Amino acid sequence: MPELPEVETVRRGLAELVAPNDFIKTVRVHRRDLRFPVPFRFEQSLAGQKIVGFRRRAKYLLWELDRGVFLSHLGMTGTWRRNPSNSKLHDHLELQLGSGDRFVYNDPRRFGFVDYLEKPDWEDSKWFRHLGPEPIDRSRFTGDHLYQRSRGKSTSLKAFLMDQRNVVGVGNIYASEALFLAGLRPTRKAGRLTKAQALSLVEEVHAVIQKAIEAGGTTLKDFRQAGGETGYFQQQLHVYGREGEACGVCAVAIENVTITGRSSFFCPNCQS
DNA sequence: ATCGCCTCCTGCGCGC
DNA sequence: TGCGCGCAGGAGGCGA
Repeated sequence: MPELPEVETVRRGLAELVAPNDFIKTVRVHRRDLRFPVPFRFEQSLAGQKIVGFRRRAKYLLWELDRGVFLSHLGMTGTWRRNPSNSKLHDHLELQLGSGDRFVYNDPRRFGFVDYLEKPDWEDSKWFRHLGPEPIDRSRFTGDHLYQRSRGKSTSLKAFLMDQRNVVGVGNIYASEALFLAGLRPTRKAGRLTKAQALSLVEEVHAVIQKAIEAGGTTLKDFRQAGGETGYFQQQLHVYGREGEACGVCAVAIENVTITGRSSFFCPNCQS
């Protein structure tokens, strides 16, 4: 479900919904078998800790606590909601805060997971070790970086963009969108990228991620912000989910090819 | 090392 | 209406 803009939207929502100096009173785990088991003594680790703030790295949502970091990956269908009116199937975690607010993690497919990382060296955790630059970090995510990373790669551009070692946060929607904006076919080999094309791709990845964050993410069916609102970026999608529709630029029909098992949308006229 | 296929899991929409 | 099939926003693991 969530790519970087959706996780960032959830992060911002949580930051607004949780008052400064609030703390985690109790933690209830209804199912421990998420993608990875909920860690041993997870509840005790979190309980009693003050919530310092909310961060994000790649698609990881991070609750910064006074003694450590509560890491939450939303997988495909994970959501955090404040005070949902009635309990639902697939509510796996519940955090009761000192303020009385209740935050509930719901995840039907259970591809998401949680972890608890102790300070001070939580940033060295295995979850972050292999990650590339943030797409909105202009100083690290550069044309030169992407160009160098792509040398010798025979994989498709689309798979290359979705590989979190090259750039983080780009998933199936935004990979198709950025490639459309850059005029590059998703099937093209990464190693054949020219320096100018690498630069263009960096610009378009940056732009699409930035605009999607501003729109509150993309709601295809079940993505929700922490307060329950939908995102709006789906209205700005050029190719994702538009197979057979006329390209907004040239009116040629959008096509859909499968690349490493994922639907990949492109305009056969605008992209080469 | 690199690449692509498979897998985890549930729900939904479609065609018959 | 009901059923089976394919597909869905992620990404680790494995075999080639």
